[in-house]
Amino acid sequence: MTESAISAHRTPRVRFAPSPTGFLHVGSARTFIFNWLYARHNGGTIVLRIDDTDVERNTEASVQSIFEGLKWLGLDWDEEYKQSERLDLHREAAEAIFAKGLAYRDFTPAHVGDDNQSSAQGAWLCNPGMRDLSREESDRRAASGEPFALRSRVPRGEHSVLRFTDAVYGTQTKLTDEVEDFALLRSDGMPTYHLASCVDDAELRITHIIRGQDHLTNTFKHQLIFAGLGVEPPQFAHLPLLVAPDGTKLSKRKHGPVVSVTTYRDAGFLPQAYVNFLCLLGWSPKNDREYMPLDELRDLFSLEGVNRSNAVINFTEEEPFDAKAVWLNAEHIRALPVEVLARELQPFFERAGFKVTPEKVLAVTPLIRERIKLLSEAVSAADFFFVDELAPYDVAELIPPKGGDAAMARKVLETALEVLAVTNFDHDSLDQALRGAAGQLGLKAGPMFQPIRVAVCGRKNAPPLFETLVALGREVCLKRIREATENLSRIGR
RNA sequence: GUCCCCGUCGUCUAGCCCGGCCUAGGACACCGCCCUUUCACGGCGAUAACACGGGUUCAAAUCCCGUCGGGGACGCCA
Repeated sequence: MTESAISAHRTPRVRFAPSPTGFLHVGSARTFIFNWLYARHNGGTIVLRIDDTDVERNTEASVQSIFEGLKWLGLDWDEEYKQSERLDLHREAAEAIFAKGLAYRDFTPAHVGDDNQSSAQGAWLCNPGMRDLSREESDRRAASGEPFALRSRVPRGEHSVLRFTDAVYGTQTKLTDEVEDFALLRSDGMPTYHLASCVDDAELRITHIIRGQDHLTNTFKHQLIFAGLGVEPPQFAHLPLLVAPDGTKLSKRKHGPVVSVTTYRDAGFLPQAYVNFLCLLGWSPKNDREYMPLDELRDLFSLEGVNRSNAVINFTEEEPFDAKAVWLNAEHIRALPVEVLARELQPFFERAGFKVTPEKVLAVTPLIRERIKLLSEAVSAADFFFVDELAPYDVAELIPPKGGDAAMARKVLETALEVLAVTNFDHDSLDQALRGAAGQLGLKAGPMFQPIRVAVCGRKNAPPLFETLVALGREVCLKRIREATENLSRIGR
């Protein structure tokens, strides 16, 4: 029976284990999403574990910002742990491994600074002498209080092979001779990532570890730890990395705020669109589906659909968001019921300083929902609905296209003033009345509508005219058209 | 340096495991046309890729070898 056949019989328990050293990273978000999808698809459990054993770098602010990102994504989890609260477990495990002779004390002073052990002449394997220290001497030095790190005693010269089958990358093998004696415990007694992670995975009965491919080679060490613990290792599934357009791993330092989840939130992405986008990076349902709501993603997800090559997330200085993410966001925006979209838009208008009531937003939403790709764009797409005074605009735009002149613009606006004063403010009445007026002036729809549109919106590109007039109301429309005629005469001749 | 992984349109990908249906499919972006009162939506169309070189085979994007290119790991960080 293969490993995957065995694990298929277990209800999956997966975990997402971010370390709180900054905001929630795009790559982490995708790892979380894939874990969530896998768990929910298979009726399993998802564990959130904060891997905070690095006291130097972990901050409470970072924990908060990770939760903030997770909350926005809107995906839930079932259990929650903090690694720092499980230190006893880790130390006991280290003890047990040491007792079995699978680890040894290394009294070499801790490395400081950046002198890299593994540069020019191949990989560093161990600190000479320490591995072979007699038990007596080791005990004596430890008893005298000399600090030491606990290192794994990786088999040497036996030609033993480490092997595991990754659900994505297939069978992986490596000679133990090529694995260094990695640390289990630091000289301050704290567990390292490798130890803490494996001990917790074992203790929490994690069945599937779905994580970034940057851990693929670390997995051999983890095999060793699980063996030392005397437990069957979980199934591993490594995900291809998300990389920047330059091909390198996304980093906060190098690539800036585009690697933070909250940047997308603030720019007006819908979480479901963002999740959809991230899923398409390194995974495919293989049926040409692109736009997918969460339910569909969950139903379709499988590890077999995960591919092995890194995925570029496209962004530039000018266009900070991947065009496909933006397109998907527009798709999700259009898929939203108007009331729901209106509620999403409300805070963006408020933040822009507009006086908005839910009713007004609800009236405006259908007019802009096909015109925005990001929620934040609603502000510039619909500003004229909310401001008291239109911002100054180019008066020349009032002049009808295709050979119109100022006199024609004036005529159109004066006619509009008369018509709008007496016409019912509903779509059909307005349509009929304004088209009729155009006919009498001998004008086509275009030349008739543009001056009016510019007068009430302050720009040429705007939502359909009649709906816009209705949303604006008679009073505002008349006022703005009157102002437009005045502007026209001021520069008219 | 050592080890590991990857390499299909500009980008995300399907096809690769189980060679022929691939004159390589879809999507985004870009360009053009149509719809239309503007913008947008929508519809239609165009451009665009199997990294390279050797094999194996009647037949290779698909199998094998090599080269090149890219990425990752190698820490008492995670």
